[in-house]
Amino acid sequence: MTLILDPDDPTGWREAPGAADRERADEPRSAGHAASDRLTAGLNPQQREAVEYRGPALLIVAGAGSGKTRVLTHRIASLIDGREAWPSQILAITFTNKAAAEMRERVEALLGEAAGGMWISTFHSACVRILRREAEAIGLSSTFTIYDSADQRTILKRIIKELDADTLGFTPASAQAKISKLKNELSDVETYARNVNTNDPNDVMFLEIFRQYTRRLRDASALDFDDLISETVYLFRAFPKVAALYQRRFRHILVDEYQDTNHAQYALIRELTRAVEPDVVAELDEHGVLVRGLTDATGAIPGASLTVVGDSDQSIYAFRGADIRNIVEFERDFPGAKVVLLEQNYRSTQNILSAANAVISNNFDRKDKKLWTADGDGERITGYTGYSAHDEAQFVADEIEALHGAGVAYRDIAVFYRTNAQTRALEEIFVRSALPYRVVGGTKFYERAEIKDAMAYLIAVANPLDELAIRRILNTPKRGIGPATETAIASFAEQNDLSFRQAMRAADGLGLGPKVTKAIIDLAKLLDAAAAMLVPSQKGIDEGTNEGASKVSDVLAFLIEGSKLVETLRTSRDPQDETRAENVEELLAQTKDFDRENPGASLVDFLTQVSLVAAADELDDASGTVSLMTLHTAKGLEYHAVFLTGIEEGLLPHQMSASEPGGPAEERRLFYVGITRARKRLYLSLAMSRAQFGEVSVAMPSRYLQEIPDELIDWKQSPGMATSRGGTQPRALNARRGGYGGGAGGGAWGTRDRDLERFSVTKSAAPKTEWANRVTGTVRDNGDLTLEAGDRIRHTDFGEGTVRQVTGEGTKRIAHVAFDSAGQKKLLIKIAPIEKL
DNA sequence: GGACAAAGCATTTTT
DNA sequence: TGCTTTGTCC
Repeated sequence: MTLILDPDDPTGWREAPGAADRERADEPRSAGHAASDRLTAGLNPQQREAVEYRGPALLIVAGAGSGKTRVLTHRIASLIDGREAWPSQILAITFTNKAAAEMRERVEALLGEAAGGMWISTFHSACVRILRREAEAIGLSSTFTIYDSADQRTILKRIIKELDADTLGFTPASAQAKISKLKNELSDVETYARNVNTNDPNDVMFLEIFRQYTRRLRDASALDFDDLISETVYLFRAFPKVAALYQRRFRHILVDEYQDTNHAQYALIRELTRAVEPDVVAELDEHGVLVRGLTDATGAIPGASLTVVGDSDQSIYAFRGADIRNIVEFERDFPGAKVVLLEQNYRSTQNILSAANAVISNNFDRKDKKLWTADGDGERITGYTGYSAHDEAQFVADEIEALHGAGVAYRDIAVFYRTNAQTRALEEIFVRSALPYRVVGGTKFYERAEIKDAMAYLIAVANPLDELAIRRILNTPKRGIGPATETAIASFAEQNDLSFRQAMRAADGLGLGPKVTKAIIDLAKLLDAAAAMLVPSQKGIDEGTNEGASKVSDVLAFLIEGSKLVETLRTSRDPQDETRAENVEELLAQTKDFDRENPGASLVDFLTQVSLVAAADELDDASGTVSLMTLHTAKGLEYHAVFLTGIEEGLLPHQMSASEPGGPAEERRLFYVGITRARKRLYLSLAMSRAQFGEVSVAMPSRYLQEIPDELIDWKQSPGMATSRGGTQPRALNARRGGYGGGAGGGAWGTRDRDLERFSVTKSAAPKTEWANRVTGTVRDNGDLTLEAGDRIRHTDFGEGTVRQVTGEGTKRIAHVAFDSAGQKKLLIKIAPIEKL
């Protein structure tokens, strides 16, 4: 075993003195005390206790908005400031990379100095860092590839096809879910094989799928997301000396969002907080690892102190294996643990908190906990029931414009929804209303086919064993290497015990046509040439740095040029290929940014970063746009104004959750998380009908809505009586579009007869063209329709109006229109459903 | 081996 | 409804 110095923290391994630092202890203690007062000033008694408590284990039960990030950052700062720990002895686990970056900034701001050497990262990033360093020990290349869900799917699809497993009902998705579940429980193939029921053909088949899947990842030197955690646990268990390096180094471990940890993550924390036995300490000492000052009377290094922060009411990842018991049973797992409860909320108004409390109190089997604030009731929650998803979206857009008009910045506004599919209606209306918005997560840039192609080139260069990547680019762009040729190379590789890549280099011996053979060898040469660019100079190798290696952007540029990837897209007849070419160029620009921001970083670093970005990492605080995201992505964030959309049965709670044990309770927590993101304004909206699979179906208000006391919600248009009569009667509508009827008058669930007439039972069953604000699926194009102030226009939804002003350029020209009955609107001239009169 | 058309299927949430 | 997969023809 080799002991490696931490490159970004040379003092970390050898000189970290821990609590018994002699030199520093000479400094006057009073300075430390003054500093610690500074770090606890302005905290409430519970927060202060959470910052100051010292002991082996601390559980901070932190309700939403109770200042837990503040407590965590102050706690870290106080450990460092009080000379109790070096920055390098801190390991803090956050849920997203963005949260990690923020936490680092805040700690450094508190300390007034850079605190390099702290590990603040996500579980996955921390594990990758450990695994790349220790890859050899578990027979893995340090340039291993990280496979995402799509990669897993591709592989499983191939396996299932080869095994004809679909006849037994296996799908890539089902196998993927099962494998993920097993890995999260730290059950590998061999463990599974021991417990398999050999009489059940389903079990036997699944075992074979699992086996092959594992073997292919191994052969490709690749790990999936779940492996990153479980392999680190296996590494620590199999190599106590390797584990000891990290157990010795990290003296203070802090885990945020502990309620969403799964069993594997829990096991990892257990391994990291284990004490180092005296005999292992002695061995470390022999290898020159500094242990002086860290050992106790028995010669062991005691386990690191553990701080976890969580709120079981915000556990929303059970589907991903998160085990709520990790937090519920913390006191049992870590005897003598101290528990601090943070209930005072500093984020939201009392009305919002009362709604949240009312909803979550319907979950039984939870410790009673009530959020409260000293900041007053604030405004009531606004409710709205749209006729359709588009109508609902229009309400959201109108309210956002009103908020913006009242001085709320777009970036302080967020719209949440349960499923990604709900963005469609919202986007259509937002585009039309010329509202600046951004969808966070969803279909990501890196999931686009052309980007995956370009990335596959880079991966194939970084990890020559990665067959998946090579196969992806084998015929992209088209170079005449079809499935038959691909199979020929694969079987040639198998027969001669070569890797796919080696087989490509030896394509001469395949007996293929001269054209195809040349294409294969040229591609192999291109990849080899790019790989040669990655080798550092002798100086770099000697110093263990990346010096002399080409920059990521240069390697990508070389590959794009050599493969004619962009060139092919540019000369293609398909008009969409132009956009694809631009996307690849955008990727190139991103690698340039990466090179600039991370001098000396390698290609593998870039690939790692791309693999591990979370949806919330894309958020740009300075962006000046409204943020759209799923409720899951919203965790940990907060906004001045929050719109919760689609609060309907079947959507929230989602249909799929009904059959899962604990499903409805988890959905309620999801709603709770959404509510508690709002600081000042909360909007709840739903639609009475929603299109899915192209069919329009009737939607019912969510059961959770009725859990919020009436007096907290001000319905601008309420859901009516539909829920009271067994759902046989379509919902009545009690207000007109545009002019809000103040539906709350007779109680939130009341109806008004006058308006019932307009949308009677028979009317609502009429073709959907009758519905207000219907939006056609196709994007309109008004070409170069020119409008100027004073023009009269007609809009399919808003009727007639007068153009007041035209702003913007080209395709982004916006008409500000005063409609005769619908009020003032902003419209994107190019695509709005309007005609000039 | 590639281009195009028809058919079938899909949507829960994510590192 | 809209995308992906499969089938057919050149």
